[in-house]
Amino acid sequence: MKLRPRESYEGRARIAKALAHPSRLLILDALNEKELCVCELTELVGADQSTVSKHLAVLKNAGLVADRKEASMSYYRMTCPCLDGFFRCMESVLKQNLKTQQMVLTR
Amino acid sequence: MKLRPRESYEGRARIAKALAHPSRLLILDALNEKELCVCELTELVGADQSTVSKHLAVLKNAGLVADRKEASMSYYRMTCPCLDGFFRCMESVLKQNLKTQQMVLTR
DNA sequence: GCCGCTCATGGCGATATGCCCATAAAGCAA
DNA sequence: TTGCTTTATGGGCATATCGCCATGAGCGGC
Repeated sequence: MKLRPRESYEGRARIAKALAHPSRLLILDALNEKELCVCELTELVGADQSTVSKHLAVLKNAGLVADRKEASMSYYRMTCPCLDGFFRCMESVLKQNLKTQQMVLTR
Repeated sequence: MKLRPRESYEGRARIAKALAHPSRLLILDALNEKELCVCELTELVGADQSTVSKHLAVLKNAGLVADRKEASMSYYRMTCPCLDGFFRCMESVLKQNLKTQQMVLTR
């Protein structure tokens, strides 16, 4: 049982924390297709523009997205191609949880 | 750009939230090898027993671990085999972030 | 019964997060 | 310059999270 140094888990936790909000996951899903500006993302999320801007700052700090200024707009894009695996794992967990619940109900 | 219904992102966020703490990531890393009881995990984490018990409840609620009672002890084990991919992705993000920082520094 | 061990839960204070509002900065057009 | 648009940031409030303490429940040994 060889565990990593504590900093290793803190780094991972920072990334997981950035993923731990529905709006941020929606943003990542949208950016997975193509880069978008803040105003487009604001529309998609359906929250205040400042709220979305802060969510984007969180994702950027975690290194999950990067931005690019053009004229008066900021375009955001994904930086990690591996999040698909992330999401597939989450979906498999959710599906498994459903199965478990059904087993409990029909027992 | 086809987005999922909001509940889909909420489900994923619940899982990410469960992963968003260093102690819980350490616990999962330990359980990845073999099942362990609460007292062993308490030793590993180095926090109060009640704290660890609550962390385990969070992981269990997210469907990431399951427990089994034997005598007066509770043994916890992982339920999802896919977390390895999760962690590899996190590590690749962290490595990429380091590279980016170095580029900024040496520029 | 009476202890000791193991674990889960409620309470409480400190800290963090999320949201909106208001505002400020920067670009562009007239 | 004066506006209009697009973003980012600070303030303030509500809520959530985290850690420890204390407590209680369940199980076995004596």
